[in-house]
Amino acid sequence: MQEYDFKKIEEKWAKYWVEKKSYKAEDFSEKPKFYVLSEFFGPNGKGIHLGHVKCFTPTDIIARYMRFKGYNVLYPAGWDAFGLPTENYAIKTGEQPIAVTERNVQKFKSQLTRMGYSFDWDREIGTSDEDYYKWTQWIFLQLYNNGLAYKASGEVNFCPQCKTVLSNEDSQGGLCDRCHGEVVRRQRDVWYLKMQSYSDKMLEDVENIDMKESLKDSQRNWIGRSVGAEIVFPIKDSEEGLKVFTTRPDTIYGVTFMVIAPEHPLTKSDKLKNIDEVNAYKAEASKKSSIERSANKDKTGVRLDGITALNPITNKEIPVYISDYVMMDYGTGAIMAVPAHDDRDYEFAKKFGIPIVQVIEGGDISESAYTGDGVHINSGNLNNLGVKEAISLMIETLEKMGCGHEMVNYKMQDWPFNRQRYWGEPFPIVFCDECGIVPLDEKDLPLVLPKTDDFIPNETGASPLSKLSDWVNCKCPKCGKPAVRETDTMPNWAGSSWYWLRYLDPKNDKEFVSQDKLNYWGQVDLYTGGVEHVTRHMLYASFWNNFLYDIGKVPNKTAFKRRMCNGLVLDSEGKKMSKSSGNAIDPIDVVSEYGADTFRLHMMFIGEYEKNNNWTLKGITGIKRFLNGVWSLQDMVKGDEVSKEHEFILHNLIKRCDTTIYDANPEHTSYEQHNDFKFNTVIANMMTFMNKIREDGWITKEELRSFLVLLNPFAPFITAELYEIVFGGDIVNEKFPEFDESKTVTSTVEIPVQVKGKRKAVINISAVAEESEALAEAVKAIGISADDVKKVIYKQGKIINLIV
RNA sequence: GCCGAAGUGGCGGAAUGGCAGACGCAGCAGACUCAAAAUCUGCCGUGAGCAAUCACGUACGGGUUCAAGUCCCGUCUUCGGCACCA
Repeated sequence: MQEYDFKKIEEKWAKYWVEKKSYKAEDFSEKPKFYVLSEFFGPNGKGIHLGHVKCFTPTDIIARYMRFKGYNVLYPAGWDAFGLPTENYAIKTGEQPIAVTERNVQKFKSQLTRMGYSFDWDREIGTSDEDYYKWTQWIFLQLYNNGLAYKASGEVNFCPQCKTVLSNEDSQGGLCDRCHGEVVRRQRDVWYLKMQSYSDKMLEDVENIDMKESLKDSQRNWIGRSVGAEIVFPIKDSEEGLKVFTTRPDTIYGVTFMVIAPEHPLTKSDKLKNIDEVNAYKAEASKKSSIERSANKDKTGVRLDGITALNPITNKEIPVYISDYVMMDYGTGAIMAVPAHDDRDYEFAKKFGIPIVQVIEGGDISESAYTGDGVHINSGNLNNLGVKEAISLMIETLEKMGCGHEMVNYKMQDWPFNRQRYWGEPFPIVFCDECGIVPLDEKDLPLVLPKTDDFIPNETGASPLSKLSDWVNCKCPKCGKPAVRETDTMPNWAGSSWYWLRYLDPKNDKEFVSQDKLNYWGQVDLYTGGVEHVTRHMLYASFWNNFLYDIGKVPNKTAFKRRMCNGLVLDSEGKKMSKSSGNAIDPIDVVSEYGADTFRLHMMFIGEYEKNNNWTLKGITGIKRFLNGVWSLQDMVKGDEVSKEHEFILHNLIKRCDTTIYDANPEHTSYEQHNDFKFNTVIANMMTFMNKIREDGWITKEELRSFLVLLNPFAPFITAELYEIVFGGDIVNEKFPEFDESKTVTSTVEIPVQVKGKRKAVINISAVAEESEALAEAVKAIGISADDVKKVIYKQGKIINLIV
């Protein structure tokens, strides 16, 4: 036996698999298909990090396992290449983003290959490739032509550091997703995608994707559907009305004031008498960042002199205030305030000395608002009704009067889709003095991103492309007169909103993907990635897929069947790893020292897939010893004798693999039904198997064959090499062994004898012994008379419990 | 504040309501060695005991059950997400 030289072995096989295209997925096959995908990522200059290893190792294990199980497996990889990290790096160094990307991609590809990931590299895609973004632009055209993309002036999140507009998804918590700097609100020209109109379809996806309830919750929370009513409050001596959204139209009798957001158009009304005071407040509010605005919960505001609203039900006069606790981008930017039953309104009323009128019975409102349930009081025809009935009756009343109607509101906003950056997909849009906004013709795609040396973002917020007058000035595709191009580019998330589809048909230059291939591959069976993408990428993906479904371009409404989110790898103290804190570990160092097989097993062994875990090399010794043992199996092969004990552990190990690596049962469609992804326990069972074999000192050839196949998904290199040495040939042609249920049980078992739940003895007994037999053994073992036993609880093969 | 997840040895972590601590690391003792590494053998939750054994033990307080880490009620702690959403 040669020494276990992981370096030599891993180099040999990594090269072999790429050259042989061992993991090529067949388009169309007799075999059942299985599409497993881990999120692709931006190829930055740093190379892979531990998070990639934690994310890709499990899907690689599953891909290899499913191939052995007879599936036609699609396990592709690619690059989310348009993005700020690359562009920022390019700006810093002056190098072309495209060159930076190419170099980084090569680095990542070689590192992933070194880890032994079994990607089908023939399907590699990159979002910044012309033949890819051609189709991203094509989808944008479909959106535009279907009225789902529009240009408007709006107040949007803007990152002063990155000098670009951001979506709400990109600025969660008021911080830029990229640079983590504070985001400000700015009035700008914005290309919006009408994502809000897809809210309900996206909510259906939330229900249809098989994932953890907590993840579904955060998506539901982000979409933020709430049912209520829109009510128009007339303004005294005016034709105008003040529109509000409320979930509690039943409390309209308790309205004692109204509040509008600082950005609300009513603040520009010519009826307003204290313009200076109001403008001063507006100026103050606009200076605050969204973080400051929400952190400071102290209520401030100014009453609008000269503007009085009228309660449409009671006709009572109501004062109107401006305050920054009302947001312009939710609902109508105005509220009816019911201080008796809303905490924020209560606080505001107390501060400004506004009356508080209780309309729901049940709570004490002397100290705080009462937000609980109860019947209505002081509410005209709603009196004595419960909340639910009162809401329906009030909506009915308002509809009859013509001053309100039922309405659904969403927290999720339309998607601001343009960025003032160079490194992104150009919009296939032209502005013409005659024709207005004109989309390019599909045959003119791709609209290629022009080369330039000056890709630095502009202080004024104009895109770098605007400086390229040769490119900007063009002819209107409609009338042929001089026109200009849109110079903003699409956001980072554009290319990733449909990429899983392109893997099905990555080289197609006629269609974004052929219908045949879409029909064959269908949904992504398993999609894994970071939990942070659940309220970002997953929502965008859901939106685009639903849209493509609606226009008949994809066969499935929901793109992903199942989603799993991996936990983070933190440093040994539980802190996030980063280059700046100096606690980052380079996975390649670990591979060099221990080998990819050991590293993969170690990563899977130290923690659960979904949980965060603290990185440590403590314990990798155990994995090393295990693989050394596996290597020495080649010298322990002996005859064809069978042993019951070996059969028992082997068949139990196969069973364990089948039940805990991946649950492919199509009837299991909810998170609760799955019992898989427990890679650490599978490895523990393999160690137990090895311990037994080493104790006995021998293994049969067929047992070794089975064991190598079981271990191969976890440690592909060493098993491929051993297989070649012992059996000759390539292990990828093997089938996953099947277990025989009858061999997973033993004929006799040791079961505990308990007396009132306390263990008193252990008896050795037939696994299928009758109760009488077990009882006889049990009383003998603990030395009592069978007459003393009042009650017996006997679970065959498990336990016997006596009450004496 | 709201929502969610989790609390088990020195450590990472196992346990369809059925012998808590599988498997691994570390540690201790021993074998091999001039020595070290590697490897092998044994021990390894806490307390008492020479020992067999006994008692206690899964964040805390109750409860259900023949039997609870697991189910129910309450409390505490930690982590994550959202946050003036009308």
